Amino acid sequence: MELKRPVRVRMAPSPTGDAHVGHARTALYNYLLARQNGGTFILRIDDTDTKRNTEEAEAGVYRGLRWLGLDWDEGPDKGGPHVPYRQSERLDIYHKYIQQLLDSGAAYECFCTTEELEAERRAQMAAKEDIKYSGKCRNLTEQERQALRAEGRKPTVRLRVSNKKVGFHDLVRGWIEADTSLMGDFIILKSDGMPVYNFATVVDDHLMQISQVTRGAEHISNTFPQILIYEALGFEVPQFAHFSLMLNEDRTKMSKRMGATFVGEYAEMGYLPEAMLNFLAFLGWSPGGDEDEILTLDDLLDKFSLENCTVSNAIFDIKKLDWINAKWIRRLELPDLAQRLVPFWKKEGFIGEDYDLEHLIKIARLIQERLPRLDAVRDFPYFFREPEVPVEEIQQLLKDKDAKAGFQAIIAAIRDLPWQEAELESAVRSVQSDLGWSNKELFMSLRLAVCGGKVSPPLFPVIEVVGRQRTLQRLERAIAQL
RNA sequence: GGCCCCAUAGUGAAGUGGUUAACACACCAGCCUUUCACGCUGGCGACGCGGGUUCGAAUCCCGCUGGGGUCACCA
Repeated sequence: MELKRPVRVRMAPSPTGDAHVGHARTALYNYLLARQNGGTFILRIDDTDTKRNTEEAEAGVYRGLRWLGLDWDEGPDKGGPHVPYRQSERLDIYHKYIQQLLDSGAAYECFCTTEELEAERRAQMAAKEDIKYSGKCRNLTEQERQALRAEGRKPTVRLRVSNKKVGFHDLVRGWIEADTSLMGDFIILKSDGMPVYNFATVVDDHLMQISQVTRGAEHISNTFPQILIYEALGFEVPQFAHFSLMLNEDRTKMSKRMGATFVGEYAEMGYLPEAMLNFLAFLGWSPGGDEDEILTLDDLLDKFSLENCTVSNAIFDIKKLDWINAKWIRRLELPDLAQRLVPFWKKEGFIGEDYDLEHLIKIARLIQERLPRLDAVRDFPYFFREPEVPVEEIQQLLKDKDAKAGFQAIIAAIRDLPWQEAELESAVRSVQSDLGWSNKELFMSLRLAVCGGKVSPPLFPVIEVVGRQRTLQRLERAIAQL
């Protein structure tokens, strides 16, 4: 990519919800672009829709990006050379440029009411015409405007659009163009004095010296009116790049009802931020060839490029996320894993505020490669809780054997041993021949008694971690119930 | 419906006129093993359709079909 200007990229969410995974990916790509080029990553809050934005949602955006580890250089909370970074605080700036357009005649006031416009649209629809503003207020005289104003009408401001082709070279898609005759004179300032998204965005992107506007493909059609605004204002048009969209399994736009869409939800399910980033990076981009797919942020910094971005939409495949997440979990150092597991163990009620991290690390070692997600700790309750004795299963397994006597013998063999897996294993194996039990009978019945189920990590390491007292207790209890 | 974008296995994707069309996830089978998991080996499975261009098309062009986006005083 040839860059003529210093790289300044931005992510400009509207705070109408929590941080969406789509936001996260856009943020990631922008972040990579900035960091690769010694550029600047800006976070701007596009909150011109006063009816919908909330402070809580803005906090959600921060939380999500921080969790992912994508730090920005300029933003509402950080300041920067172009403060403020919240559009609702930049109104006077927009008004200045609106006035400039009004003065030059590039824009004009429109007094049509919502109802009138609605009626107009319906008529066009019925007549199967293109739906666009008729241009009714285009050539109002000063007197007419006064009269309309006297009626109490509050005007909007529209940009005068002449018929021509507008186009741009998209950094990931190549040349894209459209015909302005289809869009009509569009509103740039609402009657309540708020600028419309497309207008505020253009003014801010210009003032903040954004070099590449990189965003999701849903903005492609916004690019055309935006270019018209750039031109009307006499601003240099930045470069654009539009990423493919992330879709639900049914190929519709990613939505709440098809699964989690917010970054925070994935955090709660026990996905690692590293895995999320890794996964997101590959939705809409590929390094090419058959390279390793487990990449760190540094790897991504090294490999990412707009040229390798994909143009077709991609389905958010949670199975692949699970695989990447499991890989990442297996990569973690044990103390780190244990730390990250703590909130999940707490949530299950397995531990309280007081816990022995050393002991948790031992547990982490046993379950590490069995966790697709951190919240899977719930599948290993027997390190913390006394399991029910699965009487039936044990009896079935040992139907022609004397289970009680067997367990007695085992208890006797291990009771006073140094409590270590190797010792335990050899002791148990030494009673095996006396008992005449098969491997399966021996190990599985023990597992059933100690873990309460047929599935667990390797038996003796588990017994070691469960501890002498609790293990013996569980065996006694099994004997009592058999 | 208009405009715009897109189209390689179920999914993510490599591929830029000549390949047995990679690789990864998922799935299936086997191996390993005291269970599970990990790991390893193998397997299933794709160029949406129709026309061109060309000695030769997944690759270029056109049409169709399909999917998506967008058509607000939302962003």
